[in-house]
Amino acid sequence: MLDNIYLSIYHDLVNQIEQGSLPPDSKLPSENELAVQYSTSRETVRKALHLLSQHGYIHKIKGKGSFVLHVNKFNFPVSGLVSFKELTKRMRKKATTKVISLKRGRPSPYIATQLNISRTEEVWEVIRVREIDGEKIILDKDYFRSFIPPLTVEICEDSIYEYLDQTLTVGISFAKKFITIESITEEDQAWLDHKEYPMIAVVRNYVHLEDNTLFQYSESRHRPDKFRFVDFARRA
Amino acid sequence: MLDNIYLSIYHDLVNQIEQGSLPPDSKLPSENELAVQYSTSRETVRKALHLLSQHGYIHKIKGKGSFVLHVNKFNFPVSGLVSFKELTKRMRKKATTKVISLKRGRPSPYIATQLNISRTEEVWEVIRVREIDGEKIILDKDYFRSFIPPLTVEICEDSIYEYLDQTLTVGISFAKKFITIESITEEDQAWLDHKEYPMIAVVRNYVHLEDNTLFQYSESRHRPDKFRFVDFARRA
DNA sequence: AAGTGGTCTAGACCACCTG
DNA sequence: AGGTGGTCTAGACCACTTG
Repeated sequence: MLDNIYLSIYHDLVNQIEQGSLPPDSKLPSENELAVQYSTSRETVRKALHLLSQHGYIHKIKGKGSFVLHVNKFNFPVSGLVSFKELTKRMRKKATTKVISLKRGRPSPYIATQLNISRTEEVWEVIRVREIDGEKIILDKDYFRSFIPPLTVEICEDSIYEYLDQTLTVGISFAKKFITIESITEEDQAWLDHKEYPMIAVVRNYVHLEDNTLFQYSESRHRPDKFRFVDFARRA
Repeated sequence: MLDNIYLSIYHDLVNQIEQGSLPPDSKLPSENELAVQYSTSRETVRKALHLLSQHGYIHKIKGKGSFVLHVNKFNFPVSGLVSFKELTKRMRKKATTKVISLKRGRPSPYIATQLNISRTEEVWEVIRVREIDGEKIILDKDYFRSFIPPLTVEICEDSIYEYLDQTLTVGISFAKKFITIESITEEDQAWLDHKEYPMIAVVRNYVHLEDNTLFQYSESRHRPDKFRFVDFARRA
């Protein structure tokens, strides 16, 4: 919506690919043609195509053209900051989120360390259980620094990210995720339908704002049989 | 080494960051200054900085400048096509690779499906065990389409990717990784020091060449306590 | 030879941050 | 006001593919 030409071209082409008017293996118009179509310069078109390429939508071949990839066979997001809500929407599953606890207060030493703040600075703590097809699959523990706008149970049941995107003045910039596999804890056992699996997949996520401050730490604890992580990586 | 200006600027800055002459939180010269330093245009400098940003080395703030991130705290690659050899070199561990079997022949139905080829087309099969600090931790099963240059045990003990990078005329373009957690198989038990862990982390990797053909399928099976996957993701 | 994407230039205007 | 990064333009030359 911004007056950003290359982003609007990008979104337009993404739509065409997802709607099917640009099917897999089909060839996009050449960069020069697109520049004329969108009344812009070729470099600007190239910026849009670069984004499509980075996100796994197209593939460019020198001398030949740009071609649509058939990636979304698994209907899954390319690795990135994708919220649970977006994710389940794509997978067309019945998914619900139950808020176990929501409070603001002093962090534990562990959380203070993870967020790299002093123990006297208050944090928001949100603990949620994600249910998919009637089974409690994911235990989400989120910790936010207290300068974010106040959270409510309704927001946490919906999408915290949507809320923050709309209310935060400074945007989200980048995140680091660490995936490990650990022994199940009593807390996991208490909240999840763990089916005797002794281990759990843990995704630790450190989210930074545009000014580089770390503002969120989260642990997403997944029952191993339902865990799935996808990574799309381009070379160089 | 190519006559590629922005790549050489990128590599130069990566070196400065990794050597420490550009420490974390320090500010890079402005884009205009870099353009003068490298005797090139600002857009070319920006291309290099964009790469640094994508790979988690720097962080740009409008109106202020570009700053070095302190990411490599965990000394781990940003998600991508990183080989075992590069990986262990960074972690400074004693790591060895043992080739269990190396052969060329008809694929199993499963492998033919994964590689999306007919069962009559031969494939290379490489099965390897990765040992770290004396423990057999990872079972790697690699399948290559037969048009690649011939493999030897020596190559497989070193780095298949380095070999392919040097010998393949058409380069590697992109890869999709799928991470799941599964029950341990008899094959895993036979080759790994599995320590009674009943589950195993499986990374399935589909690697494509620049002409978009899928040329490799691999399964990397990790003992859960040693498994670690890192993902760096930028927003938008 | 013509078309394609890959790289590069030398400008330009803007929004943002700092003095 | 001056510096910064973000976007955009209208050219240019190159390497690659195809007819």
